[in-house]
Amino acid sequence: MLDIKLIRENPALVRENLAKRNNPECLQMLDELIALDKEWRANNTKLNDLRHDRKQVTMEIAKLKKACQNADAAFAKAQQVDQQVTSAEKQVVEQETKIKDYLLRLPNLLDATVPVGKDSTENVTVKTWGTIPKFNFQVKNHIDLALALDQVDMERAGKVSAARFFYLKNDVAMLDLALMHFALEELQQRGYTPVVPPYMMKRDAYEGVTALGDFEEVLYKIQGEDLYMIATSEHPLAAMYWNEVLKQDDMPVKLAGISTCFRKEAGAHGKDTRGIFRTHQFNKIEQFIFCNPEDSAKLHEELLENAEVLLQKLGLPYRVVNVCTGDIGTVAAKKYDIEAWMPAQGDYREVVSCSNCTDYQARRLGVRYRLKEGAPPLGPVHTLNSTAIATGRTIVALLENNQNEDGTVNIPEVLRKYMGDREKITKKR
RNA sequence: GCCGAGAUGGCAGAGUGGUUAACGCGCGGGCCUUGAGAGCCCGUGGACCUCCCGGUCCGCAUGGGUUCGAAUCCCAUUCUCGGCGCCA
Repeated sequence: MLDIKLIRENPALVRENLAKRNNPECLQMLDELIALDKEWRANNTKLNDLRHDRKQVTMEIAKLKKACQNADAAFAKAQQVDQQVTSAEKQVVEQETKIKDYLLRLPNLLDATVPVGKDSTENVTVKTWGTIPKFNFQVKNHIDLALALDQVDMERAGKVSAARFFYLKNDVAMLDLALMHFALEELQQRGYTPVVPPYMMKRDAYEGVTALGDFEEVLYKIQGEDLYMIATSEHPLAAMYWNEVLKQDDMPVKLAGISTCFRKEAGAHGKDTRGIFRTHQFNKIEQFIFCNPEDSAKLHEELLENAEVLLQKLGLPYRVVNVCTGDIGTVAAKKYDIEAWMPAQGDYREVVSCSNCTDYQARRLGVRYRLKEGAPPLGPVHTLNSTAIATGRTIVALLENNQNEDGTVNIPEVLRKYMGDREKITKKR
């Protein structure tokens, strides 16, 4: 969330930034928030005065009782003041709830380098890597390849679970874990701490890390419990230091999250329905960083570079796009997507999302930093997150880019050591 | 799952119904010193009001309740630590 003090002191700056999103609702929320905050401050001051009155009366009663004098008049007055306090409290609490709601809904301020645009078609390509493979035969899509090689069973997954679930089998099941292992080893070498986080989180913690709409659109809720299945390990990693104060010397905290991800895909009817490109469940290694505010821009580039290196070692052609103001979402101040080349679709598709959330997540979560032990907190830290490798989509790209005319698929060099040193995915005899 | 104990500031730890969260450690500032340290003094949770001086309120795991008044009494929940049971 944004700093309410910034909104009070410099509403023009906030308004100007929010205007770039081309979303009139935002500006209206801002106006309502500013008016409500002003009202709340006045009411809060009044409430404090009333509470002060009550305290005076209470103390008088104590004095009278000590002196063994009659306190009936004071009791009556106390009761009356108490009523006023109660009704004032109710109003203040209502306003506070509304203010919090506005603050949770208002999106982050955008970085100056985010391109202005209306939707994903206006994202700006900042880099292209690799050469698009040429095939002198009819290319197959990933799902036809996988089915023919007996690597995946979608029908039974539909029977047992639902659409958008899958069974991975044989080499592709191994490939899934190989990718995880590969990404993890690379990140560990670069100083990231591997973490297996909880796969479920309570609502309060979840409100700190994500947009409110996600509760309906993406998150699975556990029936009868205050628990949500994680949509990415970014979420439990971000919430790890919830309401804690980090030492400046301990930052940046660099984590490599290891988890399965669960997503409802509620708004995606009809999109990518075949295959394993868009599913309710997939595995992912995630990069996450807590850092000093002045370091986040530099570390954002580091996260991008890490993700790029992984794709380069896998030999997958890709491009990097700077996600524009109309497509960037609530939490990030700046976001790169990496899109890998998908031969069957003849297009680049998203496989990595790399965000600088600045202080927006950290303020919601109360993750602050101090110079050293015992010193007062200086303010919220900055948080960043990026996919390292999401296995589902990476498998799609690998199958399609590395396919042979006979329907077999070459295994990238860097993954072979995790797959019995084999070079090809073939049908098991 | 059952029984018991517990949760207080950055940390440690008092406080068991009557305005002020003790003492310490850490941290910040000042005095002293060539410098550092020691020593001494002041400060050190959050919100709001204020022209500054300053003022008011909130805060003892969370949410309710009792009371004129709750860190303190009652109820529920969460988590931690013991003990028992169950379990991959």
